[in-house]
Amino acid sequence: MAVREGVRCGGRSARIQAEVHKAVKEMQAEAGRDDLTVPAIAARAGVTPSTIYRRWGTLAELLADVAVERLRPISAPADTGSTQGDLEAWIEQYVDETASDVGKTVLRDVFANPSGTNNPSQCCNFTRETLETIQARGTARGEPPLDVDEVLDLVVAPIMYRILFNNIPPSPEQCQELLGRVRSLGVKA
Amino acid sequence: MAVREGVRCGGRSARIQAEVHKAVKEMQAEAGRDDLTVPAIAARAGVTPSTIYRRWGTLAELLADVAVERLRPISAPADTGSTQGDLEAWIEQYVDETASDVGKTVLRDVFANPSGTNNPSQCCNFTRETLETIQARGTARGEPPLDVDEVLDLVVAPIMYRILFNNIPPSPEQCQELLGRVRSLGVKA
DNA sequence: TCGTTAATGCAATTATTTTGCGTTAAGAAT
DNA sequence: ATTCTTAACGCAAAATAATTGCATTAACGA
Repeated sequence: MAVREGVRCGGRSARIQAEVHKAVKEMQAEAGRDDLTVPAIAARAGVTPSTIYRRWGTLAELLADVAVERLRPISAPADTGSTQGDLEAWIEQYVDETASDVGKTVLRDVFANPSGTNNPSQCCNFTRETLETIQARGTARGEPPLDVDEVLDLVVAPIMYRILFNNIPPSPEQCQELLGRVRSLGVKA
Repeated sequence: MAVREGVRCGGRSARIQAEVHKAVKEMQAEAGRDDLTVPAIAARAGVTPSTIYRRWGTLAELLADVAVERLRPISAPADTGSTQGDLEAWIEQYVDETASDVGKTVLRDVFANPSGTNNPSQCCNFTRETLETIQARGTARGEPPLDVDEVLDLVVAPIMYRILFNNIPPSPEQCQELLGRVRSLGVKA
């Protein structure tokens, strides 16, 4: 990961990284593609395989790099006017994205990389940052402070567990029930 | 997975499967081994690589097969005389095993296999079965029925989330706190 | 005990990964 | 702007891994 922080990160290097990432995403979008190999990716990206091997080392590391990029939130969570509403809106999109085909592929790629033990923690940090944004908004409004760890334990973790292990995403009603357990939201719900 | 259920599952076939599994476990135990390749495994197991390719198809599938085998509980959870005690004892060992190096390797192998979408659900089933055993014991004792799904949501999911994403296993105190949230255990704790 | 054939071994073929070396171009210095 | 240094790339050869055809072995039913 963090390939962009090398010595030479602009111009051709950046262009190639973008091409390779694009190739990976396109090929993953083509359902039922079972030959996601480095040579195939290189061919689609218009690059020599050795370039990929030299920059990323392994297919697993390349996929993990792309995956973490895709997990990064593109925008701040919607501001609905209340912490409760912000959480509901965010969770709905979070479940949709994570339980989708690309979402599950991305998660798999993050975990599959043997070397990048820190990759999963990155995407956990994305979630935490989002929740902290919602929390900060709430406190600015004068709401009681949201306990981020509580939300992670009571809402995010069960959602992730069901998607990862049961392969069945929770329904909106179930999400609502999970949210109802968060005490720092107040008893009304 | 479920390689043992083929037409010819005894004798030489079983011996080879055992040898290959043993080789994988041994090589994974050797810390810092980064060349866990099919030819290397085959050599250690005294088998031709093509045998492994023919039986398992892919390194990822072989690793997932070994991993699921290792996730299967070897024995029923300890009987401490109370549901609360059973859960505490089981969780302690569950965290230890899952957060260990082999535990994390095993989890990674389960998720890394692109074809076996059902492998994760298998190890979730192991957990569920264990909890149902504890529940059945409790009801036989006349205790109020333990809500297995509640334990999965409130205890197992957060533990797994921390191990997978934070790479930090919960402390015994934190586990105790998680257990305290399970209402079907009764308010005393 | 025999016959059938699934599972394995071996070896040739094909694909992927690694590596040496010349070339290109990014970024620093002038 | 121009030059210099060298990181990053392309190409091709070499090494390694994955696939496949065919012969052999042995599991299991008859």
